[in-house]
Amino acid sequence: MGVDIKQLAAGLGVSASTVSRALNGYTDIKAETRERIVKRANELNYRPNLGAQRLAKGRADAVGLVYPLDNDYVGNPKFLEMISAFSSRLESQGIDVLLAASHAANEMATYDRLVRGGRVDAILLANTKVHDPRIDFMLQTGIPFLGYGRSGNRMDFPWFDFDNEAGSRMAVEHLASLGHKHIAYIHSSLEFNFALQRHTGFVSSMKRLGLHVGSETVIQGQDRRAGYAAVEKLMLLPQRPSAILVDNNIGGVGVLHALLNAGMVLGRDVSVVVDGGNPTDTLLHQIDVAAVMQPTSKESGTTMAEMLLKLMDGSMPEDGKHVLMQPKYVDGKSVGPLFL
Amino acid sequence: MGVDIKQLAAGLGVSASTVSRALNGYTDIKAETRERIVKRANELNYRPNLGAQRLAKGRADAVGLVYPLDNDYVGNPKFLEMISAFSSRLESQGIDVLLAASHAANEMATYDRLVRGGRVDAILLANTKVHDPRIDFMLQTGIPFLGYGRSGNRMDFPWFDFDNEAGSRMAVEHLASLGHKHIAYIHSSLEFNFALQRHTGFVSSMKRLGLHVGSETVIQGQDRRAGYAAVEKLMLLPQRPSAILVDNNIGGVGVLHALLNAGMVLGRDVSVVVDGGNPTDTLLHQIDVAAVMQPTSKESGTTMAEMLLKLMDGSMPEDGKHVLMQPKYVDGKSVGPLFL
DNA sequence: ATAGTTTCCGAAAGCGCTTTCGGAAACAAT
DNA sequence: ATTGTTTCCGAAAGCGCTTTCGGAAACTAT
Repeated sequence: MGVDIKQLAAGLGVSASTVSRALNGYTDIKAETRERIVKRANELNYRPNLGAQRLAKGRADAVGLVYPLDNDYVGNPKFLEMISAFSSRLESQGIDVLLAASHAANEMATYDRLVRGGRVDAILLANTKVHDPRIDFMLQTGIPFLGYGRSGNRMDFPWFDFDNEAGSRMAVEHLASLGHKHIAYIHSSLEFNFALQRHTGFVSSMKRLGLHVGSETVIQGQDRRAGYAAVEKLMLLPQRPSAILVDNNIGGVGVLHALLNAGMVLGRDVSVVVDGGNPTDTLLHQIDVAAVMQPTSKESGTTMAEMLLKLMDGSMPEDGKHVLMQPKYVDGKSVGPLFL
Repeated sequence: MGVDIKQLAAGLGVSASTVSRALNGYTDIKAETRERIVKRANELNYRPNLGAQRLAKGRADAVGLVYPLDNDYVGNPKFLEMISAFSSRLESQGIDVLLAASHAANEMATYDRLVRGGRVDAILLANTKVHDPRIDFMLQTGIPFLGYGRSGNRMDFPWFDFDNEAGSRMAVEHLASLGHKHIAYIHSSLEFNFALQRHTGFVSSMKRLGLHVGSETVIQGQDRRAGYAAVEKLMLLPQRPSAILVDNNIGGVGVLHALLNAGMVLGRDVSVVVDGGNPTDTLLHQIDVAAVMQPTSKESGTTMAEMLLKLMDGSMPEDGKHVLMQPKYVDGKSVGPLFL
C-alpha cells in the first residue's frame, strides 16, 4: 500500500500528530508547516487508512442499505436509479453506501451485523411494510435510520414517502369526472405500505363518490405477468370495467400489454391510469399513458441522502423527520371519457 | 452500542485476549472455557467491532463495486440482479459490498479512495471498455480485482465475460440458414467491450457467409428510444432488411415495439434476434422472441463472487483467471424463414 | 529584563480488536 | 520428588490514526 502517517511524518521531521492535525484542519498549526505537510502528502499521494480513522473517530462513515432480495424491488429500475442518486450524494460527503443483499429470512441478522458491528452509522430502510419489525429493531438500537416509506401511520421514526392516498384519489376523481363508474384496481401485495395506502385511497375515494368497489374488479398483480393475467380476468366479467387503475408501473406494463393484445383501444374502449408510472420507464412510451407521477427517483434518492446526513449529525429538526411528497396526475391518451 | 470485548471478558473473569481466541477458533483454549465464553457472548449479543477487527487484521472484509452512473447500466434490471447474487454470495463469507456511485469524470478518484484508503480488499470492475484506464490503475495498485467483461484482448488481468463474438455468430448463422441476406444490426456504443465484440462477431460472420454489411443497416441504438428510432430509419430504406439483430435487450424492446407499431408480423415480415435477451426480461414475453442467451445474472454474480474470493485469498489458479461463458441461441417465433 | 501570553508542536493515551510470547498450572514420565 | 511436557491463559504490543494535554519557544507588554 502507500505511505502511512508515520512515514509521512518522519520524512518531514515532524510528529504523526502534527501531520494529523495539519490534515484535519486544526488551527494550532503554523501555516507554513501545514503547507509543507499538505504538499508532501500530495506528492506521496498519502491516503489515510479509513479503517484506522474510523476506529479513532468512532464513526463508520458509511450507511447501510439492506437490499430486499425477495420482492419486486429487484429489477425495478426506479429503485436502482434511487440508489444511484442516494449514494452519489453521500459520496460527496465521503460516506460510503454499504449494500447488503439479504433474504427476508435473515434480514434482521444482516441489520444486526451492520449496526452492532459498527459498520455503518445509519441505515436506509427500504421497502417498508405495514407491520415492519425492522423498525422496532432499529429504534431499539438507537442508530439513526430513515424509512423509505411509512409503516402504517407510525410517526415514531423518520421517513420519506409519497402521499399514496392522494395519488389514488386524484386518479379516481379524474376518471369519475369523465363518467367512469366501473373502475377496476390492480395492486401489489397489501403487506407493503405503499400498496395498502394506495388501495385505501382508491377504496375511500370510490365510496365517497358513491361508486361501487366490486370484489372481482380489485385484483392483486404486482408484476408484469400478474398484471397481464389480471386483465384477462377482467375481460371475462359480464360487466367489464371501463377504466383501470394500476398501483405500480411494473404491473402496469403487463396490464397495458394485455389490453393491447386484446385489441382494445386505450382511452376509448378502456381507460388506464398507472400509479408510479413514468412514461420513460414504461417501455410503452409511445402509448402516452396517463399516470400518477411520483417525484423522480433521483430527487428521492438525493432527498433521502440529505435527511440521513442530518439525522447522523444530529441537526435534524423535529419537523423535518417526515417528508411527504405530493404526486401529480399527468393526463395521457390512455384515458378518455366513458363511451356508452 | 453493545458490549465490547473488555466488558465481556471482565464479566467472565478472563482476559480480552482469551475471549478473542475463543471466538476466533484458536485451539489453545480449554473446551469448557470456550463454551462459557461463546455462551455468554450470545447472551450478551456481543458483536465485535468490525472496524477494529479489520484494523487489527489488516483486512477490510469488503469489496468495492464502482457503479457506473453515466451509462445504460443504470436501470438495467439484469445488472441489479447480478449485484444481488454477487453480494449475497459474498455476504455468506462476511464480506461486504461497498457500492460507490460515481460519474465517469471522477471515477478514478473513487477507486483511489476505496483502494488506497484500505476500504476494500478487492474490486469488481464493471462495464469494461475497449480501452480502459481503470485496469491499468488497478494493476498498478496491486489490489485484487476482477473485470466484469474483457478489455480488448488483454489477458493480463482476471475477467469474467461472455463469448460475445460467438453469440453474434450463432445469430447470424441461424438467420442466414433461413435465407436472410439483408440483416440489420443495432448496437450499443462501441467503446464498450461487449458491444465491440458483438459487432465484430456480426461483421465477420456476415463477411464469412458472403453477406453484405450495409453502412445504413448498422445503427447505434442502445436504449429503448434509440432502438425504436433505429427501426424507423430502417423502414425508410429502399431495401429493407429482412432480419434484425440487436446487441442488447434494452434496445431490443424498443426495436420490437417499433416493428409492432409499424404493423409488422414478427417472424414473417421481419425476423428479430435479441442478444442478451431473456424472455422474462423483455416486457414482451407474450411475443416469443428469439435470443442469444447469456447465463443468468444470478449465475454470473455468484461466479464472479467466487472468483473474487479466490483472488483475495490467493488461491486462484493461473488457469482460472479468465472465465468465458458460452451463450446459447434460443429460437423463437420472432424468427422465420425469408419470404420472397 | 521580567512576567504574562500566545503560538506551535510532540508525547502519550486511546479507539477495540488480534496475535505473539512467555509463563503458570496441570499433567506425565522417570 | 524431580524433571520434562502439555495445556491453557494473561500481558503486551501493535494495527494507523485522532485528540487531549502540557510544555517549549516565541512573542508582547511593562
